[in-house]
Amino acid sequence: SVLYNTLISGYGNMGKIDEALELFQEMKKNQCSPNAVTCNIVMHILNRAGRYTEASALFAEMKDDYGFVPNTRTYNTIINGYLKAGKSSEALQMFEEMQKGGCSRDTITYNTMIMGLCKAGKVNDAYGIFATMEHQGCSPDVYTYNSIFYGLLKVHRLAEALTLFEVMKTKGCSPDHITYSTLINGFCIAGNADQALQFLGDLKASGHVPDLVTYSTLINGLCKVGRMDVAYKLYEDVLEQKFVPNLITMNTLLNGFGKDGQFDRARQLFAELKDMGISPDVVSYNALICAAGKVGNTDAAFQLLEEMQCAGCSPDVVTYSHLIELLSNSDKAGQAWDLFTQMEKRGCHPDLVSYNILLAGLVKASRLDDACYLMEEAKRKGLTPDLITYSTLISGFGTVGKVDEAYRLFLEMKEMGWTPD
RNA sequence: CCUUUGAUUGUGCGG
Repeated sequence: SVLYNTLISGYGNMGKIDEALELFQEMKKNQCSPNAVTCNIVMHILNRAGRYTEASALFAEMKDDYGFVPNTRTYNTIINGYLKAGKSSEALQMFEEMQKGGCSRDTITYNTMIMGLCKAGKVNDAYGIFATMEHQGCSPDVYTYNSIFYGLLKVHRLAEALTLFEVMKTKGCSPDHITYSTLINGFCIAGNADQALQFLGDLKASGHVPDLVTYSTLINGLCKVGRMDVAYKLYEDVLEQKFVPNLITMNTLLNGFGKDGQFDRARQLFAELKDMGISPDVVSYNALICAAGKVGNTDAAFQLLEEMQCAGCSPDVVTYSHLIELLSNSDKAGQAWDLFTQMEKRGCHPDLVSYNILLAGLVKASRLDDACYLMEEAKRKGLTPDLITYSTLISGFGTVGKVDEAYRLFLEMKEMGWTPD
């Protein structure tokens, strides 16, 4: 069993899900039966593949059919799956259930809950759990603090993060390079790049070594606030040191130049990354298409669409969104709609964001009735219009003086449970 | 033999 478990786990770590699951099936047929650890491993693999439903089915199976008693790790794994699937209430239910069933929680259980809630934007709930863990005999560790930082900074609660950072150090928990990356990213997304740069200094001063993720994070933050010169200097630092930039580093910088209106510079980086032996992915192409759009170069954008397909890289919903927006911005709403229809035919299903983009294009072209029709179509497809959908339409009707229509939509929006911002 | 944390691409209005 141990041998099988090791193999299954190994395949899982290599991303070879099917092989791992096949071994699991083989194991069931052989005289060597799966044990509780096997189930934990397989559940974990299913979670990593985003197959949460199958993971929870296995959880039920292991209890009901195999008669295994779930242990702390089992619960930690299943709780993580529920959280990743966006099912916080089910996760919380398991969190309660394990306690009642006599299975003790550990720091990882708390960390898993805290991180999951933070990712879902529920920092306050996460904080509540954080506040109780100590009394339950589980001391917060660096994972706990890093997760709370992530959650607080995601919603721009900078001051609280800084306070907690001091508390963490006072309590003798040393920040690690992930703590610093989290802080750097958080301050960057809140627009405070100087504080972020300060953290890079602190990190080095405290004897840690920034890694490629730290640098990429900071480069991204500097790009986002338009400080391309500093971002590029940092990239040069990366090169000067022993680091080899990866695809994410290059995409980050490429996107930064593109957003800054430097299409040629973006192209140059695209060439550089290929020279480095890195294969551009859909993110690289999308960023470059966006850059072409930014400077109004529609031809280049569509050439890139061709180019990526020739290179074996399939356009995705983001690719089409960029192109649709680009067409809308050049007063070609009709062509934008055609492309929208085509993307569907090419097997790329529009999501709410792509609907919102085309809708904005129609509104811009004063085609308000068509825009309303499009919203209805989105509903028919099972998509729920959001605050942006409604705001787009409302402002469109407002602009042309159709206040009554705007008001009708405003009421509908509230009926749908949206709170006007 | 198994579980938890950090970086890259798309959407509205106003400022």
